[in-house]
Amino acid sequence: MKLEVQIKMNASLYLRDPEQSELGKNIIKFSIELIHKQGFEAFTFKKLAEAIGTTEAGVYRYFENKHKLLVYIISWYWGWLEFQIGYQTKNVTNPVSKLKKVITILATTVEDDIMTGHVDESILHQILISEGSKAYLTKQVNQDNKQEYFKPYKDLCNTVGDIILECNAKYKYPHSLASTIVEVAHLQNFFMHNLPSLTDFSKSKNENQIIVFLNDLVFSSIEK
Amino acid sequence: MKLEVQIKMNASLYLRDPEQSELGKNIIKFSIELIHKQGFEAFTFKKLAEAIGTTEAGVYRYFENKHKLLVYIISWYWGWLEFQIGYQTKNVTNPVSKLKKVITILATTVEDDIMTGHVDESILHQILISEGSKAYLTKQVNQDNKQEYFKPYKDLCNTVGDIILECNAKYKYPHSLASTIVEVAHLQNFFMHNLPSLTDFSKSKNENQIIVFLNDLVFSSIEK
DNA sequence: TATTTATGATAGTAATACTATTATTTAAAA
DNA sequence: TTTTAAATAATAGTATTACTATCATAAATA
Repeated sequence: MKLEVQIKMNASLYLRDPEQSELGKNIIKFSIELIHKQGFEAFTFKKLAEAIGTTEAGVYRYFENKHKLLVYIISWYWGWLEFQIGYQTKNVTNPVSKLKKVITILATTVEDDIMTGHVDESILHQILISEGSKAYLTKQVNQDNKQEYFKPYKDLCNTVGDIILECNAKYKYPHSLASTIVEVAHLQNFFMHNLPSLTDFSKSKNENQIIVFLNDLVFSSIEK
Repeated sequence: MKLEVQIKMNASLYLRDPEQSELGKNIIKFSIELIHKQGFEAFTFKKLAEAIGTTEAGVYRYFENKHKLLVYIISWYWGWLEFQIGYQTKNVTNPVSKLKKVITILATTVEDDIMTGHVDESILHQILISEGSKAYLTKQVNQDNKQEYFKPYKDLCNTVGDIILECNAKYKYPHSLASTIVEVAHLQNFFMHNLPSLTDFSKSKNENQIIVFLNDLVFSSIEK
């Protein structure tokens, strides 16, 4: 028996559960590929259908529109990251080490996880960096939020916030610092590769520098 | 004579300079209104033309596409912010006070500046929060960057970076910290209003709290 | 007054974002 | 094993978007 990590998804994101069929899994697999290659704006259900070898209508049976598909994919990754954090910090008792580990996970391009067959996590990480904020930077953010579309993201930030409080129970902004860590990890990565003068890592383009920067930023604040 | 602040814009953003005609000024004015009301995704040149009382073709004579128009609007605001920072910190000699002032400017909804006739800065601030990152989170970011579309943004970050170094010449990440301040100021504002559990300001929804958070974050790091 | 230039009005095209219909295949239930 | 239901493929069609092109007219300039 092959071990599989199953991320439980919000059922109102899809019309038919993509995990339950070959076509569904292909929709996820190829949309990740296409969004990564062409960017979310240029991504269409028609192109996706062609890539899979099905028809547009076929895709529409699974997802109402490309926005929900994006939210699905991104939610999946937040869920997977949450699992990674839980798994990789399981035996870490020192909260400072734990938080450092979390920052490393958030800021590092992961290797493809063999436990999730049809998904390439390293590409998902790239998508999160470039397209992640488009999931919530919309006019429907409040409706989407009511439908719990951002729960995996909020859960993850909450987990990070709790670890921050473990480091310093008196720190006043655990939630804001948590969301800042997550977002800045991605933003600095994007800037490093695309608008390098907005970072101090333009020469090396090394992700580890983002980790060092974030560690400095975070622990200066909470250990003050 | 009425005093007017003129922000010099990158000419390759437009086909015809919108500052030079009534129609052009209306394109800017109404696109700000429409993007704010409907969001960038739902914003079209047809709707814009209808709002102005001109035709689609009329708008296309000024801007190639809505992406360039968005970049134009956002660049204008970065330019205006840079001017504000220069103006409001002119006589501030203490770099710490200067940086605090800058953080306040970045994190606060400005009042409509009477010096810029057809532009409402408080709405622009909202657009920056919700749509700002869409200007660079695209597949064409490298081309756009080569055309200097992001120069006003980079200049502003540079200014902030310089002030950081004035505070502490030995601080290692002035560029990254500068872009972090700018982005986090907007992100925390968006979260506070739309995904409040990602912040610690959900009760008050008061922008001043973002300032306090950022001051704490920034000065812990650079005064360490 | 002649001429350039900006605008308005209208038309048209390819692509996008869907919905609907019917036939066919596949899988589950009887 | 047959019946039946469910999923998919194939095709068509619509409204909207993102443009381009053409021509007439009004306003500004030479």
